[in-house]
Amino acid sequence: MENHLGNQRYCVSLVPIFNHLEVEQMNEVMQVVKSRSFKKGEILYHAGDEANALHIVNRGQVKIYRLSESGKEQMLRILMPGDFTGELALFQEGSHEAYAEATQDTQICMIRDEDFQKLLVKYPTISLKVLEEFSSRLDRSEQQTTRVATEKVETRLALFIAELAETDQDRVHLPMSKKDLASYLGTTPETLSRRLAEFEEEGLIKMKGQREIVIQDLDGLLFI
Amino acid sequence: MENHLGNQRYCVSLVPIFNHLEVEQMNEVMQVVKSRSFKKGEILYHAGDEANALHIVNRGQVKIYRLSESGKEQMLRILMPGDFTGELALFQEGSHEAYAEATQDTQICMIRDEDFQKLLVKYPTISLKVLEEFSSRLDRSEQQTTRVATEKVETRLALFIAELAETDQDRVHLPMSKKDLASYLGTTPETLSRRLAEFEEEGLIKMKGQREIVIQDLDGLLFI
DNA sequence: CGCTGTCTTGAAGCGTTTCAACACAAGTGG
DNA sequence: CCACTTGTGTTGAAACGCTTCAAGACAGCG
Repeated sequence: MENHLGNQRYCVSLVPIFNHLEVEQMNEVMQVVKSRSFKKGEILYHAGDEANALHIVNRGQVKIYRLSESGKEQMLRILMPGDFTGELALFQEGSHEAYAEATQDTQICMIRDEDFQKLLVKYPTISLKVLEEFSSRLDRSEQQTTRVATEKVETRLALFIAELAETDQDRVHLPMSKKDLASYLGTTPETLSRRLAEFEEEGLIKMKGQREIVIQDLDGLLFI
Repeated sequence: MENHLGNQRYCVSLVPIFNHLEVEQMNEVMQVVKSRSFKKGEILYHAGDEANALHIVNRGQVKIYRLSESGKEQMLRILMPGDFTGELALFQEGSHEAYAEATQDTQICMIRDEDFQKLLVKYPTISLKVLEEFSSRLDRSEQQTTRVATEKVETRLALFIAELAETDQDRVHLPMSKKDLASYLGTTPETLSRRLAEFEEEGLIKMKGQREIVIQDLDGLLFI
């Protein structure tokens, strides 16, 4: 039990929206946090579910996706430890528009809607942090719309790899399956496979297994 | 001058994020609001400009767009009176990612960054309203990404018209030029023109001038 | 009225999707 | 640990939808 609570504290203090709080305030947050585990493949929430909690990833990985009007799956983002979700629907009355699914065995810290709203009003600085997070997420979303609408797959893929390289150095790790990456980039697995093969033929990258890419010519990728 | 201040009050009280405030608090907001006018075609801010103010549209219309990596223009949204912008960059340190341009003669109410942040901390309920607004904007942006990535132009256009019809009844008014609409939908003016002509041949709609559409078969549009 | 930008229409070319077949990897149960 | 099953990834060929370029029609604005 000691260990369990230790995990929760670790979880909450990981999250950018809380990590500026004093120890005392943090303890207050801790009291409304509940822990929950999901196995790989389990769904945290469906589109249409009533939104009633903020979900913070402690261990594992979660993917957020939508279904389009015609029923196709659209990957939106991957949550790593410290990332959170569920907020979207908290502030509009209503239900989730997206699906959240654990892609590995995952541990989540949850804060109920009412508790979170109380925290926001009591500590306005939390709101500012959430606003920051929303801003950058909106920014990335609009950038993604722009890319899918105006660039071809080759370019979208090159930019995606180059951005991974900014944090991962020149051996980058794909955070998702190629199937999901195809969906994220707004294309099909077949086209993704062909474009990656092209990059390899041109000597721009080299695949090591299914999820590792060695970048051999970053400038070449960006000049596409 | 009396008239000028009257306009400003009207402007601020229009905005959903402020309209729950008491008269007294509203007066406090009024003191930090500055008015500014833009002629049709003038730019409110460029991508790369430092973000230093919240812009609220009082009269007129503003379009928000991005440039993609390859230099193409991507329409993101249209601001009508009561809508606001400029917030994105306020919460991240840094600069605007998008362009804001007046598409008609427009009057804007501005609140400087520092003043707005003070208001947010003093009246936490304003934050909740801004979070609501961000939530729904993020929701729409992710929906747009999904549509551009998974639906064909025909479907995206049909959905766009159908959604206009929800507010406008069965004679809808396009809020922007067809050139901009093409960009918004992630296609070219040529393709947009062809798809609209198709809808007209099939008896689904009827164009009246360049910006008015009479919807003749809404169900037909949605079953595409 | 004439200019400028927007809109339309046609024809050709291109990138992407689709379908199908096969290779491969991961996970399960004997 | 191997065989089996299931899902993921690859490769080819054909079809499709969209973009591009070009030319002309139309609308808006000084």
